[in-house]
Amino acid sequence: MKAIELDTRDRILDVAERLFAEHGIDAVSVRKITAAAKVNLAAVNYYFGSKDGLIGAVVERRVAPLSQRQVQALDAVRKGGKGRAPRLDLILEAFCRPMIEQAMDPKAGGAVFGRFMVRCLADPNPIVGKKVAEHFGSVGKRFYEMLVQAVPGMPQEDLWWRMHLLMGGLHHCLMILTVHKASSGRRCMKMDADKYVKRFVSFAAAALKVRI
Amino acid sequence: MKAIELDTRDRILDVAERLFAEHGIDAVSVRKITAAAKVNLAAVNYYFGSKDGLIGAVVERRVAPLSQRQVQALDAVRKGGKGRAPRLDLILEAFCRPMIEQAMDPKAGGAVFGRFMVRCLADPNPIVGKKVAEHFGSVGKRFYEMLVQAVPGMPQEDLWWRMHLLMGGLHHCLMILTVHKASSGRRCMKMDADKYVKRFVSFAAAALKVRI
DNA sequence: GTATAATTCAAACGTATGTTTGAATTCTGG
DNA sequence: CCAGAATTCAAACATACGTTTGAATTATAC
Repeated sequence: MKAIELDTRDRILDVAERLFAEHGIDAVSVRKITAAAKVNLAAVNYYFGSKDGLIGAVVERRVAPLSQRQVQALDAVRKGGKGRAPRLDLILEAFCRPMIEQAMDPKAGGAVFGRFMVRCLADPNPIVGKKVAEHFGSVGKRFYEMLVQAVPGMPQEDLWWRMHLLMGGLHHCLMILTVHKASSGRRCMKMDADKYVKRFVSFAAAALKVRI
Repeated sequence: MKAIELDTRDRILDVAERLFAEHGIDAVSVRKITAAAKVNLAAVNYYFGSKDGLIGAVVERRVAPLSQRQVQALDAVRKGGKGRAPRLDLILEAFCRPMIEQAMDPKAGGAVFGRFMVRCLADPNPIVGKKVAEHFGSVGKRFYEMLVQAVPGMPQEDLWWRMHLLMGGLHHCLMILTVHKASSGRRCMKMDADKYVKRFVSFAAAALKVRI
């Protein structure tokens, strides 16, 4: 069961993501990446122009599709409600499922993807921060607007903070879930994703409904 | 209103913490720190042995007292219960109040402290991670044990994940709360801390009580 | 006041970094 | 088969980094 031989560009992207996930983005040098990927040192500049270009490409490759799937899932819930206020649990599931499922599916990156994504959400690197804000901004906006509809009567400031409490909690748990597995290469079984989605949804729904 | 002239060692600690909070720990060089603190380049090695020694000292100075205050607050709640199961809201408050209060009190570091602490909790730097685990380990242990007593009947695995959802949420909100203010130098009023504590406690209590 | 210790300072050291270069090699279309 | 483009490669570039050094300066104790 040999891995398919990827071309230089893709091998750099994969190796860079794995090393970024393990050691943090700014702690990984171009030399370490090219050595681990078994390509020449100059290949990074040849294909991505610069180290920053590589970082941007690695982030974009994961953040863009994920945020897009979240937006689609949220929009599907809104459409399904047919004008009525959307169900809270469906909103929460649409928000969290794409990330949890991909982080637990080895074929889609699994723990390495999850750990890398968590790094991105907390990294001080300005390129990473810009890309994350750019793509997840629309997700957060939709998520918040739909929560306002689904939790009527709650002061919007309270709801805004609670949404961020949930986002931060989800990211933190994804970190715990992937921190060991990402480096050891141990496989996560996709069937577990449902369990974690349910856990998060019931937790979040209760926390959002209660009055202060 | 001139600032008190601190000696070299303390000025390095203060400036390093501020720059770490703003740009991330590994993104700040010894040269940037000494230039901003207006001390000689060699002062860092003279007082702290190495850059790693400085990082350790900066982290230790904040993490040790904070974790100690959390442990004391949690122990006080346990003692106050006189053997009975401690009240959930008091546990949650003991856990979150020390951090929120200090992050909103300009005299104790305020937003710079808060942002630095959040950086520490997510930083890939091994020295930081070791110090954080060392000091906050006992906090987490106590917090979890008391939650088990206060929320009977919940599967411990569920409770463990919910605790981490709360921890991550708190850290994320502290980041939002301090991200702008830390760099702009704007003051936070201490009187707001109570509001944020209440917000977190009611949110967390509801999220912990509900059955899956 | 003077000797001793503590601190500050400018300069340099060795190393690691991101990037560039130009030749060598491999791939591609006719 | 071959010209031209695409890619790979070893080597070097300039810069920034953490650290060390030894002299200069300041503070401390007797």
